[in-house]
Amino acid sequence: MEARHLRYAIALAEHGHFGRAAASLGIAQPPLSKQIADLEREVGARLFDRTRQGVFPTAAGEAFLARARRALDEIAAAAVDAGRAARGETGRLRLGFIASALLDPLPGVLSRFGRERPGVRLELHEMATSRSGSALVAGELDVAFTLGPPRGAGTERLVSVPVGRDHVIAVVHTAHPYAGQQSVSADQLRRQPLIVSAGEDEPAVVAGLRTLLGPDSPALGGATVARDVHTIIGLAASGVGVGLGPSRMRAVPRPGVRFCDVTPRTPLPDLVLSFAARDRSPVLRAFLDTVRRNCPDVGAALDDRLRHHR
Amino acid sequence: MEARHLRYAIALAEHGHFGRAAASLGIAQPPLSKQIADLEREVGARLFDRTRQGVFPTAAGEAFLARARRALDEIAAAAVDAGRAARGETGRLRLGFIASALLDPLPGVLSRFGRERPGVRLELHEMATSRSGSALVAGELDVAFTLGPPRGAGTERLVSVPVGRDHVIAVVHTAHPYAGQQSVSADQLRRQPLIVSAGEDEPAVVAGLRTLLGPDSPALGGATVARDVHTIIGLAASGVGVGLGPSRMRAVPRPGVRFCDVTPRTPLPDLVLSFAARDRSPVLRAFLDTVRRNCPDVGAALDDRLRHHR
DNA sequence: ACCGGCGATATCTTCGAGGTATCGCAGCAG
DNA sequence: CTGCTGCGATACCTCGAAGATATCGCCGGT
Repeated sequence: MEARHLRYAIALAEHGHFGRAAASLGIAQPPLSKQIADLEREVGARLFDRTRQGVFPTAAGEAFLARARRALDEIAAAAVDAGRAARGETGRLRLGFIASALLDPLPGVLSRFGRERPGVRLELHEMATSRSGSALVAGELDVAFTLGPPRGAGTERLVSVPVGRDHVIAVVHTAHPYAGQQSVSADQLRRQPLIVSAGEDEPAVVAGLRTLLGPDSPALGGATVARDVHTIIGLAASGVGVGLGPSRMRAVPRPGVRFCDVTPRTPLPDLVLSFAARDRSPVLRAFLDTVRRNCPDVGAALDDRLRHHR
Repeated sequence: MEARHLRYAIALAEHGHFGRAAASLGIAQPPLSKQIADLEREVGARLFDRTRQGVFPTAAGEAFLARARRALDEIAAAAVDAGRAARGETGRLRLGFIASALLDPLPGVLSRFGRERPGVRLELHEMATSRSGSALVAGELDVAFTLGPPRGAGTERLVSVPVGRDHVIAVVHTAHPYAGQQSVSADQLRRQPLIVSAGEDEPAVVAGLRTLLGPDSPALGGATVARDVHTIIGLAASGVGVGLGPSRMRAVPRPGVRFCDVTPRTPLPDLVLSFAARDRSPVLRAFLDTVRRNCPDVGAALDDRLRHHR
């Protein structure tokens, strides 16, 4: 049985007349008669009563037509849904990210993307860079914000684009002596109790601080360790010491604290956007586009990587 | 787009391999490639990713396949439903009947039919014979139990079969002097307060009583009038008088009353089963069959009428 | 009894589904 | 680096069935 048979049966039921139904279908009357006859033979039941007053569905015909209409609706919807999915209007985007990405690029990117693609279901997974990398390779994620490009098996199939430069900054209580300063020096930091991150950013931030304060600095060894940047800022606000973290901390202004540059400027690994190079999914493309428009300096780099990977 | 395209896409998604999917469909690989390509062109979206590891649906493909599966399910269900309806296993039967039919043939017929055809929805409409007749002609009913064959415009297109003979009987309170009698005479009736029907059976019953008691009998003129037979029996049970009604009253035995024949035996119009002569609906056929098996003496008459009307 | 409208049937045409042969391409072993 | 291999795409042909044209048979109305 083909969709044609359903369309013909429905047209015949609507017109109640073989000739007019055939005309509405753009075919001649005899082929319609034959198709209906074939259909009735295949179903094994008479579907229409041919009377002088017109052609009317039998009880079996009514039952058949109800299902046929739904079938054709499903077929039409299949094409529409596929088109929407292909245009990236519907679908799913599984996004991995390190906690600190929640500070700066994510709020803007996600609200914008949610507004532009209301039909896309977002799945957000906070995870470490290495897990994002393997999840991308395994096809369990579509994109990820990571700290530096992910390393490990299969990551050569990923495209990674720096989204923003990052460096160490300090956060202090408003009443702290450094609060008025534009920047804080390494010497000043060595004389203070410090608060550093033990979260995802830890290895990178700690490595940066090590170069800043000198290896085996006692100030670093005795530092308070916090799980994430919000805790660092909270502890600094309560006067426990000087918080040190990524410059993206500035994105969460909070009464009671001041942010200061640290001299010498100590770079941290870039925040990076990663995705599978082969992934041509329109939802991903739309997301990349949103990121591009939200993070001005990303555009060129992204285009370059995309061109490079065919 | 044809059902074929849906079947092919689903097979391809299941096998993840053009060659094997084609084999499972009983066709060669190139036609499958072409059909899928045609489908993708018509939908306007790539539905499958061809990789070295296999063929996988894209996001658009997943959306399409979900609908396609439902569409094919509907098509299969259409054939099944039509078959069921054609065999009379499902459907609807609109049955008109006069109130007194509820006494005798209906309880047995309906319970048997409901057991044999659980999928058929019964619509029961109590109505006068004349309304049943016009409703049958207008196609608003499928069958009806009427008092005598329906008369009026279009009723020549109906088939009417007598289902049972009927005559006047009397119903009296257990303590009534007539209660012990086998039968009651017209003379005896003229000396008693009577209870007669004003419902559907009225003209026929009243006409019967008129011939029984004589025209303009004061006993008839002064009779208590009840809307239906249950009321007649109830009033007789409470000693108001002697109830007169169709012999089918016997089918509702009730403590406190006795039924007596009336002499001379006074016939009433037959209870008749009517339906449209052209109606070939399997549900109707099944119903007629049930009636035939429930009312032994109907069989021959029914077969005769059916033969007569082609 | 004749006529007209409608669905079914008969016969032919044509388009496209499906078959066969072959190509192009990417991964892989040597 | 280079054949080798497996797979999907392409090219071309075949044939069956959808559709067109012509005609028939049937019933209902004048």
